[in-house]
Amino acid sequence: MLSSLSYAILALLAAKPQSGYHVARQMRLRLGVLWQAKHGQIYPELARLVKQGLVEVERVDTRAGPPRRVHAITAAGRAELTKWIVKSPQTRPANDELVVKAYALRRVPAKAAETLLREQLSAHEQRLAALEQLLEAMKARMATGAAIDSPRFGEYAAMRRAVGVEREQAAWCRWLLGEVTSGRKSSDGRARPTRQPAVGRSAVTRRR
Amino acid sequence: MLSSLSYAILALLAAKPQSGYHVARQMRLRLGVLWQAKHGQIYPELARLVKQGLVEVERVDTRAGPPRRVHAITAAGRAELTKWIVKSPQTRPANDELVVKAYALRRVPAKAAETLLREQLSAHEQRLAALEQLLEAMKARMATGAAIDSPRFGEYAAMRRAVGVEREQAAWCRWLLGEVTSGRKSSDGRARPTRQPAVGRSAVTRRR
DNA sequence: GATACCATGTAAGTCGTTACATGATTAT
DNA sequence: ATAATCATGTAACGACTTACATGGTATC
Repeated sequence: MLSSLSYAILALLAAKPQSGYHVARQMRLRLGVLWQAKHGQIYPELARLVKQGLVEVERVDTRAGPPRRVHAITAAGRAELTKWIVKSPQTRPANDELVVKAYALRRVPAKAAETLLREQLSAHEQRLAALEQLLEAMKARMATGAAIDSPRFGEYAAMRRAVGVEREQAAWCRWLLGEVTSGRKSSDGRARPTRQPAVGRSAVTRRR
Repeated sequence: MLSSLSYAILALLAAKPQSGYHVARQMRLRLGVLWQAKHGQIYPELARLVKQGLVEVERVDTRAGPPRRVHAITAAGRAELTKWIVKSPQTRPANDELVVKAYALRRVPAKAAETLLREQLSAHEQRLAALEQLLEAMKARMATGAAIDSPRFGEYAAMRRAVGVEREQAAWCRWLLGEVTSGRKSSDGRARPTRQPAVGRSAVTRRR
């Protein structure tokens, strides 16, 4: 049986034949919205896929440097991919260090906790702003009314998910920070406006 | 250096001395809100913590069955934990199979995609309902105005995060399902009411 | 001249799951 | 009796990261 990574690679190759390097780059760039993996894992995985006939390689010689190895999905690969897509996914534990830290947060001085949370909130808001910008750019690029039939729909859906995840993370951080700073009152997060803490440059960030 | 799992275990032992079995159970129960790990990883990790003096064991003999091994955090363990909490967390890739499936979803028949998404949405709504119920129970149990000083605050914060994550996941599934079913129109998710699909028993679920 | 990116691979080690192994207790 | 839960461990394997290794090209 194939690993989840294999299918992530197949999905990328189904969109466009490309080199291992480009697969790796897509998993870093765009903030790793689809799947994250390092080249140290990708190259061996690609080799396995080739050996199984789900992917084929073409050596493309460049006058400059070593020949690139462009990988393309085969008919068998496509079949395997579509078969996999409709099966219900195996969910994996999303173990988040920050949740553990929050769990034991009352054991550290309030000042230290505040610093940690401000820093986290700022980081998430910046990332969120970047993702939202990418999402807006995609919306603009996509023909209105294209939706699921557009070849860009996949990217768009993944980006939407990433934005949602980041938004939720930021919201939770903001709530936690409110609890820590205004402290000692109401654990509902809605009781007081909770003075929006001054964080990293991003005006785009707040919404919904 | 210690693993993230070590700190998750220390955080649990800081709240209350307990056996490896109980640590494992807390990571399954309550829907694994804090951290998820199997006993096959927990027992060796506990042994390592004991060897490093961060945790100590007490054999508690029961007239029934083998003696339980109750683990308690030491002063050194507490120090290590608080030192770790205030350091900024290392985020790990949250690779989600369903996002990959969504990325290539237009390659499968609409009917099959719909089935997959309905099933996923239902699962997430059920889990969300369960989490929301636990959260409400916690709110009730927590003294009003207790907030961060309450010994239950950690659990509460973790549960809030779990609810947020699940809510976002369900919302994304609902949007995707709308795109797939009502198809061929507007990729904004706000254009048409999108006829809330009939899913698993849960009246608590919808909000925001 | 140094840094960064293009481009591909392998090796060592850690993290995590699944399965093996054992044995008592409680509920159906 | 059969299954589930309590309770603790180990072994084998797979997933993933980090570092090693190499070498060309472009930019400051």
